[in-house]
Amino acid sequence: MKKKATLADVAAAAGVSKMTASRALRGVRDVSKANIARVRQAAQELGYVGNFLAASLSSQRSDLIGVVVPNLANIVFAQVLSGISEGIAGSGMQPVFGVTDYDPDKEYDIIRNMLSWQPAGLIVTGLDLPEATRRLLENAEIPVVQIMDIDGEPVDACVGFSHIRAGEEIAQALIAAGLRKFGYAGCALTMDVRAAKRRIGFQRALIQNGLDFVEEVEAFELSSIGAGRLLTEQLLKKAPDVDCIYFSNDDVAAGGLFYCLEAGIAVPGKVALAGFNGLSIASGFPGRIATVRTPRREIGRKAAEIICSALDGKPAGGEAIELTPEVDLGLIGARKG
Amino acid sequence: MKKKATLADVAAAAGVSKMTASRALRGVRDVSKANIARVRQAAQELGYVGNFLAASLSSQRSDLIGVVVPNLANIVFAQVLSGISEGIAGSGMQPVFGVTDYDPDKEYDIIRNMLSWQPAGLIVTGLDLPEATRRLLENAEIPVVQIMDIDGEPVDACVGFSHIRAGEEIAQALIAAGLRKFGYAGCALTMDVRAAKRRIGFQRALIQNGLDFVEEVEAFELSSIGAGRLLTEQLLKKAPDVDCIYFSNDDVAAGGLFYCLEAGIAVPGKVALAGFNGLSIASGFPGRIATVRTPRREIGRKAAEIICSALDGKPAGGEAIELTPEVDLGLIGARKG
DNA sequence: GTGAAAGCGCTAACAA
DNA sequence: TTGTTAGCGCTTTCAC
Repeated sequence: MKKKATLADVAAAAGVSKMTASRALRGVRDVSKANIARVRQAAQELGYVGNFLAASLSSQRSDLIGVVVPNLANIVFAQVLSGISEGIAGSGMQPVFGVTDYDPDKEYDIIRNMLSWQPAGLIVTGLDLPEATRRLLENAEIPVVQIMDIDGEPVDACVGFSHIRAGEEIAQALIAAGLRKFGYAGCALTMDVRAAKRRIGFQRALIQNGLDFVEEVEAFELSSIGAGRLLTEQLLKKAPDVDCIYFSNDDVAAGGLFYCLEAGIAVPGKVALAGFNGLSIASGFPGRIATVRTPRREIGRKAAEIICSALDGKPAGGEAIELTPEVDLGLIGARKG
Repeated sequence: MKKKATLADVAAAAGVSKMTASRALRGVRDVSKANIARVRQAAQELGYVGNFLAASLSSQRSDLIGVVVPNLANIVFAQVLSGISEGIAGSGMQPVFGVTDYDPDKEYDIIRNMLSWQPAGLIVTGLDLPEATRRLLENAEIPVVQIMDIDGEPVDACVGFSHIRAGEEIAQALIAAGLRKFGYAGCALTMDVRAAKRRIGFQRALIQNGLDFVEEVEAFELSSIGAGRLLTEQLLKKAPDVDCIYFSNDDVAAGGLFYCLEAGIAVPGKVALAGFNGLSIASGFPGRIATVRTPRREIGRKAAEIICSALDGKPAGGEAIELTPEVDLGLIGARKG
């Protein structure tokens, strides 16, 4: 096995033209059964693999779908990716991932890079893109789906939910449950625009009810359980009388729960904890953390479907799909009862 | 902005030939400052993005590195990916991920698909590949690094550690700490070959010490905290007198810990728990779970580096890099003390 | 049902 | 330093 076999080699071995070989391999109709068999056989024997570079260049389209996410350490995005896998299943598309680490410059580079592979479509996390990045997408002339958020103007289509409203809704539910002294603990709010939106929505609901955060603490690192532990310790030191802590997400909230459990602070008896995302980590302690459950898989699936159907000629344009997350107070409902 | 601008358009706009434009854009030396500026300017104005398909086809090489992992829900692989990102930083390579869901057929398809993009190299999880997949890699004529495992024969290079030994070592440490009645709780052992290897190593050490598992339980779903909870409950019902449970990994062990905490079972006082991977989720309860800490980031980084240096002419062939994981008994050491 | 010619957009190699 | 000539391996188009 010296030089890699090309289509020409396969064709020669099968005794047909390149075109017939190409058609046979791609399963295009109008090829005789006999030739299909012959070509398949030859390809098999030569260990022919094909060259998508050449195929895509020639046909002016690729089967790649570019997916840009901020972070993979957060399982949420891993789940979105799962959803995308589901959504493109059977379509013959192949996802290509890029991770931005919440860095706008990196994001720009990654998107640019992806575009140069001529993907069939792009799925990008978030609505708040820098001007240059946005222009890049606008000029790309391929379906672009922005996911996770709908509080803003999408370039093309978007699938997600309102983070502002998610914050408001859980705040209202917590207030209705009788909680009054709220603390906030968050990670990397300048980077994580959506977490910041939730905080704003939450605070807005507080203010509407004549309340506000009693105390806020923030870490500048990315979300983690460890950070949640520390933030909670800090917050409770500064404001021991809070009866509820709102965290930027469930990872951080889980850290808070772990801290409280070990410090012997009853949750939600003494202090209620609320996060965002309905993660499995929180499900390790069913009901202990109030959360907003988000349809991550479904977002991925829908986004993939939009792209696939846009490729089937349907004009994806402007579609904005709002999915509704679900507030789950867990044990807090029973707390005052 | 109608048709996407090509190199020819940029060249025309800058008043130079395609080649000069190409060189200027790629930063190849031997282009006059004036022309570089002119070309850059023209590219900018036209919103030129380039076409890697054409570039790679023409130059017969791409900057893609294919990465095949079984699963993204498990943070371990997300961390490996981080390491890979680190390892290729500055090399201009771009990773492309594929997720197999532990399905060998899917794995074959993904690898085949990746090869047809003519990647510069491939990073594949695991050593135990089906014959056909193995042949595919052998014939690919690009550097292939298999990661996470070294108990077996790599196609080309490999970076990882011995799972059998990891199982043995933690078993020995636990025995030395005075534990005697071992239970086993695992998920998806037929799919997760490496977890199965750890179990074998663990059991081997038990037998060498005249012991064996008192009881074993298995779930056929993928690892999760929820599964760990259930398995632990089952196991402790069947064999209430075990003094140590070995789990297939830290996710499952964390579920076990959560179960015990809520059931009021002292950990590690009444029952010791041991897992694998040193995950941050376990770090929510420092020391509660004995674990084997593995250098996941480093595996990713090393793998990426091997590929990069192989591309610089160094023959990667046959390299097998063994990294050593580290047994951490956590609080168990103090338990009997 | 099959094949020949003409590129896709770019770069390697050589010439000027 | 710059430009010209040939492809890279495949698919599209159109003729047979």
